[in-house]
Amino acid sequence: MRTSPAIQHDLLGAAVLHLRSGRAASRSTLAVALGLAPSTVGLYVDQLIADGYVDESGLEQGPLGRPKRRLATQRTAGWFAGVEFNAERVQAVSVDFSGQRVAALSKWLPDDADTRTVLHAIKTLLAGLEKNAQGPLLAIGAGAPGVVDPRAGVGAHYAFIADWRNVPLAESLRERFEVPVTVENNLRVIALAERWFGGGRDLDDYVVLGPRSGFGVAIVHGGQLMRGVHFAAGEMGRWPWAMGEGRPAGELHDALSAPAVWRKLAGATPRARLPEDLRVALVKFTDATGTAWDEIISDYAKAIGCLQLLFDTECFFLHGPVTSLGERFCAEVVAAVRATMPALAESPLRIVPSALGDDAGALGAASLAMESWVPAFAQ
Amino acid sequence: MRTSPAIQHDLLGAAVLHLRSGRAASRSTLAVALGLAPSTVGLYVDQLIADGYVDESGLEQGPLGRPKRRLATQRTAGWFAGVEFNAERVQAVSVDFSGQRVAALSKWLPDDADTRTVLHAIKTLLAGLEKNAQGPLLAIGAGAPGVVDPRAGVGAHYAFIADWRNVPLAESLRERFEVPVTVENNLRVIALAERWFGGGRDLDDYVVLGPRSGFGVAIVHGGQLMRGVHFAAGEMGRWPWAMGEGRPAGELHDALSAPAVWRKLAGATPRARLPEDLRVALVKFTDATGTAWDEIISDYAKAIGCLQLLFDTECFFLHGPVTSLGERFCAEVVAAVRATMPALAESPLRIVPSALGDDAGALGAASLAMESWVPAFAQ
DNA sequence: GAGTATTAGTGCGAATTCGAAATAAATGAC
DNA sequence: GTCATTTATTTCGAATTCGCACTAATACTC
Repeated sequence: MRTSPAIQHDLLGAAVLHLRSGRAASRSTLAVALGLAPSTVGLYVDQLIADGYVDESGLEQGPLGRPKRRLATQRTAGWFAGVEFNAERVQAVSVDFSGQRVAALSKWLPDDADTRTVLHAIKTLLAGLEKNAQGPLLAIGAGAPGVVDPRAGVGAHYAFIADWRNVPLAESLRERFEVPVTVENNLRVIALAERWFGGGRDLDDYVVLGPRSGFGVAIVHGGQLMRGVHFAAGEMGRWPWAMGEGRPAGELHDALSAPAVWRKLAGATPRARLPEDLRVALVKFTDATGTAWDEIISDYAKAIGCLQLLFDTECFFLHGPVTSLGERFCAEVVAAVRATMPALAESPLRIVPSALGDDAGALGAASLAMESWVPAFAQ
Repeated sequence: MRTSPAIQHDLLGAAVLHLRSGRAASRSTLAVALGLAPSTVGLYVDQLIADGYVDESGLEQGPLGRPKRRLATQRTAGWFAGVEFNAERVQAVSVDFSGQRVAALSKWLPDDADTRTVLHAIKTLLAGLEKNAQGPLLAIGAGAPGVVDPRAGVGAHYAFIADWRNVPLAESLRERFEVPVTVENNLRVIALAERWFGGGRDLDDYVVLGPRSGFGVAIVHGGQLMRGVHFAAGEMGRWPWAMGEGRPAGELHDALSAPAVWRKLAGATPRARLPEDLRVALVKFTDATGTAWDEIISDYAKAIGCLQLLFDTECFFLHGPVTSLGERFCAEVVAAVRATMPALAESPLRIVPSALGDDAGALGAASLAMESWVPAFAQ
């Protein structure tokens, strides 16, 4: 019989994260992952089972020796909400305690959306998810565009939503839903999604490329998001960039953002909803691979090559609308990097189109909620 | 009377680091810095005093309350060696237990130096330092050029020393001197020097700019060196770079390396020892600020602006020969960044010429030794 | 099928670390 | 000078975590 129940709540939270992510699935692997003695982990696991957060679901036989008793997070112990937005729309997902996506909602914003409208839309979607959820809501994560101060839980500023300045997003949602709320930048939240739901599971160093209306990157180094002192890291879109023949100078997002790519591929189309542009572009692309295509490849190659030289990272994940150009696009960019940058000729460069869909941001926000959660004080 | 002496050696090491760096100078501040209970820290400090690593050196009165009992590392408890080299010369310094630089030695290498010669020179210098040192040698740090694998303690490769490939540097020195040896890349070691001896004392995020024969950067993020998956992060010199009017393309180091800068400033001089070039350049520079100067400023501005957009770091430290261009150079670069890059117009950008001298690398290597040290098992 | 090897998990005394109260050493008010 | 106030450090019992021996559960060998 166990002596005393331990009540180190942050360690309980860390244990749950390891189990949920699959990095550990038994007492013994958990002990290694957490760096604790097996006997201590036994105590913690007892506590988690007693509180209904974890379940024993069977045995797992290794090549030799006593099989592991498989541990899994209890699906119904509660759920997490993730919400992500930009000037155009709000998306929200719910994720159960075991980390499975359960439901999703989204809502287009009017063209003149201001801070008030946006906050209202966020709350409406979250309330909608709450209606059909089972178990208690445990935490909320939010991915906001522009500069975000995660420490204060504040959206500092964003140009494309009227009066979006120092918005106390976390506080506002915490008041309404009475659970912990964590806030992070849009694109950085996608990097979390990649870790929890995408190809970044086992990676500690990777870079997310986010060509949308601008061009940003999210950098993960040593398993940690790189935010920058003023929460403004990754603003690569503002790099000076030599444009084509005619115009001598500009900024990188003028050449590499999603609209810029569509414009080049499909001819000059006015700013419109992206999905339509996308279809047009794809038609043209499958037929011809002209100079526009080559120019895009070489621009991306140059940008990614620069990043690789600087970060020497394991993998690049391509996100956003441009992802629809697919594996072929990525492969050609890799080839172009190797061909044009001598220092990277032999580089084991990996660029992959994200396997996450349209709601990567919301999923990432939910990941934020999962990562922040620790079991409440159990009486 | 204290109950039992605690023997958690890595924590003792961490405590010494805090005391040596000045981040903590009493039991109470140490407790905060280490995140331990005051009572626990008391135990550790007793142990460190008993072992002769730490001394009580007086009182420090705050505005109110009982004064702190000032703790300091014992100067004579032993010493650390740092050695750094490139194809041209080897430099070594000794640092006492309190982190004060004691002595330095250096040695020019012959033009045809190979791995054997270099290793021999390193050992000779270290032996020379050993002769005049007081107390036992505790650890050695080494800064090696090119790609270095710190985990294995191996110099992977470097083009400018014959047969420098997979050199087991750490093992070789450990055999000869019988103390722990830590190895790291040249420029990253300079970043450590900046933290221990320079302007990086209180910074967790900064970038070291190292224009020497090439152009590399060392990135510190969250107090941690950024190495990259293949230990090749920071190779910015290989960025594609648009050159002047005539030549359309090249690499960044063709424009920004120290030789390139001198060539532009002083006219085409053949590759020679830098200090001479430097003097020539300085004479020209104080007289005229022509197009060559402007070109250098704008190139540096562009490169640093790109880094700032990506990292959003606190400070850039300029190292190497170019440092001699001084405050004025840095100030002009800052101005140029603000003027030419709209996104950084308001940026609190800081670029400072390193205050460390010529042996920054060796000092950084000694820092590596200091950081790696933990008290040996005390009977 | 008993014995051996191997890995997983538990029990329990020992070691470490904590927390809260006690003590120490200063300042300032009266 | 005495006393309240503030901050630093220590004391000491309590809580946590560890280490190690032990038990458990499997495969393989003979």
